[in-house]
Amino acid sequence: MQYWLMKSEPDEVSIDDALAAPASTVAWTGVRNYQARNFMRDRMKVGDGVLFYHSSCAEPGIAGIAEVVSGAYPDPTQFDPASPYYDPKAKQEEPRWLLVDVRAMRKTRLLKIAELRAHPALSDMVILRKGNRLSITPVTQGEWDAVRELLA
DNA sequence: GCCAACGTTGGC
DNA sequence: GCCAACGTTGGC
Repeated sequence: MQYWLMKSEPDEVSIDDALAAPASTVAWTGVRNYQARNFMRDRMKVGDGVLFYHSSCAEPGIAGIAEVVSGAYPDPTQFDPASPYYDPKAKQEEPRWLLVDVRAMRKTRLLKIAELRAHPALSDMVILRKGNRLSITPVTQGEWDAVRELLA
């Protein structure tokens, strides 16, 4: 069992959107970074806990709790010329980009960055490190517990 | 809109 | 395989 923080732009898929989706489940399309892809491919397991994070918006922060509900499989948007995530170099026989299905479990109060920074147990969170841009990052058991406590 | 930080690209 | 140039991310 492992924990993750996954960034989503709420303009595209917010925690509300995910909760409103069939089975509260969304395919995590659009990851175009090899490190993030490799996390999904190599380390994510069904049942892993996910902090659903809103990024690139007016109020960035943790907005909900979710879980991984599938293994990694090819992201169909890489083959779709009409998609903003289209990758002309990706081949059907040899997909470059993968995704997992994520099930939203609940919306939480918004845990803003400033609040995360203020918490000693979260000072090493990858998301808070300077220059961090990774859209999927591992979360330690201690960080997960601290976040759950803040939300309790 | 700014800009620091980082990843990717491509010429050599 | 180096590395400068470029594009993107994402908080502010």
